[in-house]
Amino acid sequence: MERVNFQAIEKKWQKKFSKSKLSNPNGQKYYCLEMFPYPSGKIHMGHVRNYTIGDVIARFKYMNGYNVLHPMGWDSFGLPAENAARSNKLSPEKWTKENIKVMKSQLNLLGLSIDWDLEISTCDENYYKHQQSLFIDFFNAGLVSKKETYVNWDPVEKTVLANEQVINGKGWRSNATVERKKLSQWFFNISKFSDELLNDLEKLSGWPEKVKLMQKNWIGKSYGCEIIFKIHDSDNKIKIFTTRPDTIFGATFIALSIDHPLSEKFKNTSNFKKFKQECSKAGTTEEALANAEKIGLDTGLFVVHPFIKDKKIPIFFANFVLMDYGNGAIFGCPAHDQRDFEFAKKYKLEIIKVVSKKEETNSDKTINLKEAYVGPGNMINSDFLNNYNVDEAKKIIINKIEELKIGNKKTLFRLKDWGISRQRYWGCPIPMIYLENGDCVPVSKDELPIKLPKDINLNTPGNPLENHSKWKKTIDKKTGKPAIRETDTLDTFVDSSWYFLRFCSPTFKDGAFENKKVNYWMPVDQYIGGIEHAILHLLYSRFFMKAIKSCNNEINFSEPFKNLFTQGMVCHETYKDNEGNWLYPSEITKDENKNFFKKKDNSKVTVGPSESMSKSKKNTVDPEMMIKMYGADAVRWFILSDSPPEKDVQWSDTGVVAANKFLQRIWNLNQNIINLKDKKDIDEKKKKNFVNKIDLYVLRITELIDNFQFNVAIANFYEIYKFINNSLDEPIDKKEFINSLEKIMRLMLPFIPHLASECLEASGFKTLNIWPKVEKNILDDLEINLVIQINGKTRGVLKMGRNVTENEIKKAAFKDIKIKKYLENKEIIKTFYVKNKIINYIIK
RNA sequence: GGGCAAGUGGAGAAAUUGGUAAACUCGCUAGUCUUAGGAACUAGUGUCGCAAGACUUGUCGGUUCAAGUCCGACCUUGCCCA
Repeated sequence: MERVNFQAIEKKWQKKFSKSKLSNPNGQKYYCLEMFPYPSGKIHMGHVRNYTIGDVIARFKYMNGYNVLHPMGWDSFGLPAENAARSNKLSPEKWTKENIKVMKSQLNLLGLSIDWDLEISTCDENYYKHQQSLFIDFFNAGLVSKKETYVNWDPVEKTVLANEQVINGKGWRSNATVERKKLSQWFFNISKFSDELLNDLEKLSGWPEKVKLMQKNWIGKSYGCEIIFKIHDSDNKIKIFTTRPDTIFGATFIALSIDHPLSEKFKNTSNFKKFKQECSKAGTTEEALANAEKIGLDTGLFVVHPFIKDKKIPIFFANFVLMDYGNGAIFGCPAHDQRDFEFAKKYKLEIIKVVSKKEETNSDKTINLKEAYVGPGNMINSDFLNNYNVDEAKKIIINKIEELKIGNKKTLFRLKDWGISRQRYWGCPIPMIYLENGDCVPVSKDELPIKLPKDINLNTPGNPLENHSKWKKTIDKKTGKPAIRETDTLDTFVDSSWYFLRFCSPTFKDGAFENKKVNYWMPVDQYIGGIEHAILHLLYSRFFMKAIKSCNNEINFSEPFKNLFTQGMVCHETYKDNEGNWLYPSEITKDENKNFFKKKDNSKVTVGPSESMSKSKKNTVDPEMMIKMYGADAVRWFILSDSPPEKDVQWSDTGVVAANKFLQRIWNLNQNIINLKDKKDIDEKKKKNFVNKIDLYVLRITELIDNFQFNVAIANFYEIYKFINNSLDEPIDKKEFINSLEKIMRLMLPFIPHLASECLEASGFKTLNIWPKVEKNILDDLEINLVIQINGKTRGVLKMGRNVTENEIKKAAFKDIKIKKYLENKEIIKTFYVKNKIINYIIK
């Protein structure tokens, strides 16, 4: 049998794919979108998986008559370009553009059905021009503000670091100790939409529950109230926030953030300085604080308890209270909050139990607590709250607090405003200018885009735009007076928060998008990407949609992604040589005893666990290499075949070899059928059974693709292959084999577009992109396997027609030698019959 | 600490959603063909057992004619949040 030249077939069909679009003008619209890549250099297996899944869906929908939009672009601003520019002496722009060129050609090797006419790149001024315009719209709508905030400041690089660039409290490049510095930064007021972002999650029935839950937790709505405490012997007051006002009678201390305004009084004392330093040691992230030991500093001051006469409560600074949650102040109720409990133990503070478990006896109530009790129960030791349950007590106390005007009911969100300022070069310039009078205003829209300068020096510390000699100096168009440009650029998450809109009209000049086009194509019918974007990217995009809608009343939808699919990662074993260096899979060989060796010097290699492919561990496999060796169809086939797409998949070389072999067999089958001789004695019954079985597979695979069960679909293709191959000698006419082959190749086309197209063409089919149609009532003709159980144990399987009666089954059962022996001379007490599935006889 | 997933052969997995557990692929074993095999094909492959058969989906219990699937408790792993 001739061997298939996959490379030649793929080249031929890729040429055709590049000219065709998935457009069915009369069909229902279907917007299929995969998360666009950052152009880091070469595509990796994660991309292959992501874009193959998307391609299967896009082609599948197209073949089913949908009018499909399937675009691709580049998330091309970002820090790696600046880093590469430094080490390679290549401008970020040039580096990025070259990477895009390489990656685009690699994506084309996969045979994707992408409409490249829609290609966009976020670093393109024709893209970021509109982003600046959106920024100005948001600014004018009051959705942008400038606020002082703490940032990670690298004193050597003179730049702000992202959280992930701070490693063990040090700058990732400079290794200098990172400082907390207060800087004025731009923010999108995403928190204005907190409620909407939370409530609209309910509309997203096509999203994984997991992702919705993560967003819900991230938004973190909590109900509680603010309470104002008067400081003893002073006119000053402290406003705290709590979600447990019911436990107010158990309050035994007040804890303040070190950044609380009250710290002003103490900031020059040595105690406070020492304490502050100690706090910063542990880090500033919420997680670090949670794991760190709870420490505090007694201020010597007291507040007056609002409900207990003459009761004074000490005030502490504490490391576990954050300034940006609530008001940077809480009251501590050690008996009913674990953190407060640990704190109270450490500083020997009073612990008063105010909630009692329902089943507790009176004596239980006085026993010393070993840990905080946070569950439900009834109030004790709480004056007018006594005997109410926690929920009732909350309502009563909040009313009381409001009545006494010492506080308010309050809903708090964990979600904070989105800091979008970055002191970097390779990002979208923020279109704001500072006037001589101190005002900060947007540039006029006709000046857009505010372009990045090309002559920059990336090798001096600090923000390259700030350091640029001329760029920031400009003239305010309205007054004609000199002004200074904002030198911050936008967080690259902004770039990816609206690109899906731009794809609907990528060359539109008069705005970010054409309303009509966007209203037609949006929302995205299927969005596909990694789970790592479950929170930020998806939340920001949802915010953008709501913000845009609030500035543009012609938009008729408010959620960008109707259905979301999050695919798992691609994993591979890790390898280390005997010096502990990571090795690429391509650097090692295996002997017949499964020992691994370094190719270079035959030294032994240690095999580590399979982990998500990453450059740092070198457990990567180059997709382009794999495509060259086994063909794009085999790579696509394998990456979908081994695991459900939402779970991690292990890359395996033997797996892709198997895929390659199978595709070769598919080709052989195709040739064998074409060369089949006409048969004379046709068995109509066998023929019908054959056709029905193929049709059943058509139904099954259609459903599997709809449910994203690609791995199961592929297992079915292996079965089909076996079934057809074993039927070739049966008395069934050639025509039926050709028909079945046509159906199967069409089913396979979304997975292996090159080979399936080639096979279809070789069998004489001109129109390729039509999904096979099957009458659903074929099921009625199909024989079924009826399971016979006796006392719940399976004793046999009978092949029977559909919808047989209990009596018919019984007759058949008594004829079956294996089953008969269990039933003979026994009394059947009861029968459970599930039509077309199973019958269970209970015997005595 | 809280929340959410998941746990099935040597490996990846499947199970029509409560109805034959282990489809399909890898690996392994044996065989055929071949100068050769990282080729092709055939057969076998959960455990115990010669067999009949019995047992088997992290552990223990429960519901049911029937449980991988539902309920309860526990153990382990992963993710998110603290």
